[in-house]
Amino acid sequence: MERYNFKIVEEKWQKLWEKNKTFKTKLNKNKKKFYCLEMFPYPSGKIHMGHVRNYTIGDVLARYKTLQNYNVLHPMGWDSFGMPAENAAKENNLDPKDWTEKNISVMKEQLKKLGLSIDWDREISTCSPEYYKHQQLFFLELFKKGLIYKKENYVNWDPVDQTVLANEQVIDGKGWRSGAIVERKKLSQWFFKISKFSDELLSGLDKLDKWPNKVKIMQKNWIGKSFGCEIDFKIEGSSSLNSIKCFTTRPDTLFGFSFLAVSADHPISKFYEKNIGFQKFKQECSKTGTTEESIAQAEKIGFKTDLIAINPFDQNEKVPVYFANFVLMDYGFGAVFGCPAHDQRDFEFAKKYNLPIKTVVKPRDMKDEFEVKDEAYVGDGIMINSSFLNGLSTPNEAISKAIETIEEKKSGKQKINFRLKDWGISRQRYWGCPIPVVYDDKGNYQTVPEDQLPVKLPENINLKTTGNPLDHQEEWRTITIKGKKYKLETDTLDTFVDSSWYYLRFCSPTDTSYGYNLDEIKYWMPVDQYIGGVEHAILHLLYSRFFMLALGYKNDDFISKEPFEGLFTQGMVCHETYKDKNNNWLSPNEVFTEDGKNFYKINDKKEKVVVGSSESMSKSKKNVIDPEKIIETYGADAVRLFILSDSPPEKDIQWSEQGMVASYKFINKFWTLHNKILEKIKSNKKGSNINDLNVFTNKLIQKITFNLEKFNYNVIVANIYETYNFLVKEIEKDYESNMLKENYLKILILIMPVLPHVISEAFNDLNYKEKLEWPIADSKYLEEKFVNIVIQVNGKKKSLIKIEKDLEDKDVINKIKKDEKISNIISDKNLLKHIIVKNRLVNLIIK
RNA sequence: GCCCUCGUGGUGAAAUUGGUAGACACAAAGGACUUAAAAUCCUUGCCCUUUUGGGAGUGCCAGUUCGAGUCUGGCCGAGGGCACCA
Repeated sequence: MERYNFKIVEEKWQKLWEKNKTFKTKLNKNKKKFYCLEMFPYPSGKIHMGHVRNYTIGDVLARYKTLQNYNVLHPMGWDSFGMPAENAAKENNLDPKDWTEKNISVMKEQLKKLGLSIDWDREISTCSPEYYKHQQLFFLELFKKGLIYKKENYVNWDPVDQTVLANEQVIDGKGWRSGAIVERKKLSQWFFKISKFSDELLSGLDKLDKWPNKVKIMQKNWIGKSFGCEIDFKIEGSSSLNSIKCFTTRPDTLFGFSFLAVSADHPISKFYEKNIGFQKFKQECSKTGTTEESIAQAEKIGFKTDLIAINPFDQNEKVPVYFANFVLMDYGFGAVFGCPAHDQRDFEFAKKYNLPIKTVVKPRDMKDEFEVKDEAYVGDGIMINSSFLNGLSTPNEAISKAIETIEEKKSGKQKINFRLKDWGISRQRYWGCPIPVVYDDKGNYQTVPEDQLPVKLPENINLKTTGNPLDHQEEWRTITIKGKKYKLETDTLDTFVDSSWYYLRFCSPTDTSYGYNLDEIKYWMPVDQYIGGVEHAILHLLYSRFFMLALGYKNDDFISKEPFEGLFTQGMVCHETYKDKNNNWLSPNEVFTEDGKNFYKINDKKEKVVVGSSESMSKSKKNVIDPEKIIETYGADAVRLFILSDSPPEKDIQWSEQGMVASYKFINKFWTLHNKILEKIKSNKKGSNINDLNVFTNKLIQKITFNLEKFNYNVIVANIYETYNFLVKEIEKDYESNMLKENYLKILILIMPVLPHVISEAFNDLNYKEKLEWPIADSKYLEEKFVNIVIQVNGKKKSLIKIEKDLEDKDVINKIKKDEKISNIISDKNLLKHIIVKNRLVNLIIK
């Protein structure tokens, strides 16, 4: 073939791979396994560049591991429950199921056009009853284990999506999907007891040495472990209340105690419900928005009760009890003891209400008297004004002593507190997994019996109702268990539940008996390499880790493993943003370039484009490039090459049409070169045996293997270009055909993971039918007879010479002195000493 | 406010352990081929010098070292996470 036609070649190989089931995998205990998983997509309609990047990175790895003779599991599925389907269906009078299935079939075709090495026989879709049936079984299992409970509490209510959000789904006080300002609402909700595993989730992070540090730190902060103690403060002034419990990390500062503050939602608020002052205060509290800024700037306000709290260290010290707007009900016990001198927040509150500010910690290096004045002192130091704690150093010594004393006095005990709260899983939506729970006519609940699962979603229902559409499905809601009628729960599960265990399902996707097959997961799990966006650092990754712990809880058969041994978080795909003169966004295909300047056309007139910063592709800014069109124009291999080039995979990448064109041209140039090489190989020439190619090939094996292991995929692209640049010159030399062929075959295998279609075709041309195996560098070609020695004078590079390898030091020095440049420099100087780095460098110190 | 990451040409970036800074590519300028264009190929890239050559140089300032993009301390700047968490 003379010219390379990617359309014909790519389609040919994609069909062959499909027909031969090239990427089908089976459990094989004689082979080492490699589970390569990319985060599965939501079937929104079309794939976007982010998917292209994500799945190309994963595919390069999967193909590389396959060539290394691993048994590679590389599956794909669909995270297909969720809001967009429901909204789209509502708008267009469709069934969410039809909308979703149509999108899946479109996106599947698009993914196939990328030439991904996926075992499509393992395809799963979370919205199919065959999938969520098992999820309902898990619900029953976790319910039996006591890991699921129902409680009424304040929830994050998204007024646009009309549903509850988990804490993790509230970003900046706004819903993660709708962007609406989240409201507080009291509702009865189902919860997963994720907080039961706080400690395991935290300590498990230490073992994940193939995870980015960044993600581990984010999870660590999210779990938020604090060491401290709980203190029971005796209360005076109430007939029905003896004490209020607080959590503190600074019991050492108890002698600086000047008020006790509780949350407006604290149980004692029931005594004040009818108090007009309190009502006013509560109203004032609710005015504070939930956004970042409003919270940070919110004034500390309080409502003074008639209660008095007693300092456990000093019975005579009595302080007022306040309700305060800065105390959170769902952390600790919803109550704090205020020490204004050593906590900025307490300091501000004390200033406002004229409460005493008593200094009890003095900075270590301060010799004079010390008193807190303009701001709280929160650093280390020595205890003062604190009776038996005086002179102790804080935090360590003083805190230990304080806790010891509190325990002696039976006023409290040491305690560890976590920030992590239980995972609210109820959603008031139709398009999700039904919660397998029923209620009797008295409102008592029980789980649906196993043999009556799955609870299937009703189809073709009216979605244009207020609130949850399932609330209006009276017929569907009515279910008979053992002859008795019950009403089904209408909340559905948070879609993050669906994705918390899909990696297990891929191991035995068609097993009808259970969600996972023990034999299969024992072989395949954990996922060796998981690849996806960093935006899931907390939500999805923490939930998945929890799910493994929950399934393993009270179940010795289950594998107790972290789900994802390796994690890689890739960066986003960005593009310049364009605006017209009226400040409206322009899409890249409305923009054209003349003399390096950007224009757009309006009514056949040229207008200048306002070019903005490069930002991650999003529909709202119109800076999106449709992968399908790009693949059609340039071919999958060219797109793969470009999306991997330029930037390291973990960083954002700038999409550039010129870069894309360059990759396309490269494929064609490569093919021209390939034909030249092919001719030389076919000529069967007995040329001379030049070693350069052997050396190059074996060095390349080293480089590409190293870069693959380190995810330096952008460097691999550079290695591929280098290879081309080398071969294009080298091919003019007089090589023996066999030697050329031998090296060329190895080089092709090295490039295969990035450019699978062209390389498959190249192997076809060479009539090479044997199994492809990743080459191993031959050390005899890596050892060179000559080496380049850098010559430095006083640490600065002055010259470079080529000499025999492993020369004696004194011979090296003699050779160097003969170098013209060097002899000029050192002739009239004193050579004080020299540093020799064997086979690399000599540094001459002169004066 | 706390925590984390990152600052290298016009641009995206390379540089296994401290040892040739700028690989590879994009863009630009000049040139070759061509009647011309496209395509392709070559050269250049900061400062001084006609050339030879020399010098500065990895955000800034110090330090360690024969030698620092890489290590240490301080500062400046950008990005990300958390956010009244007691």
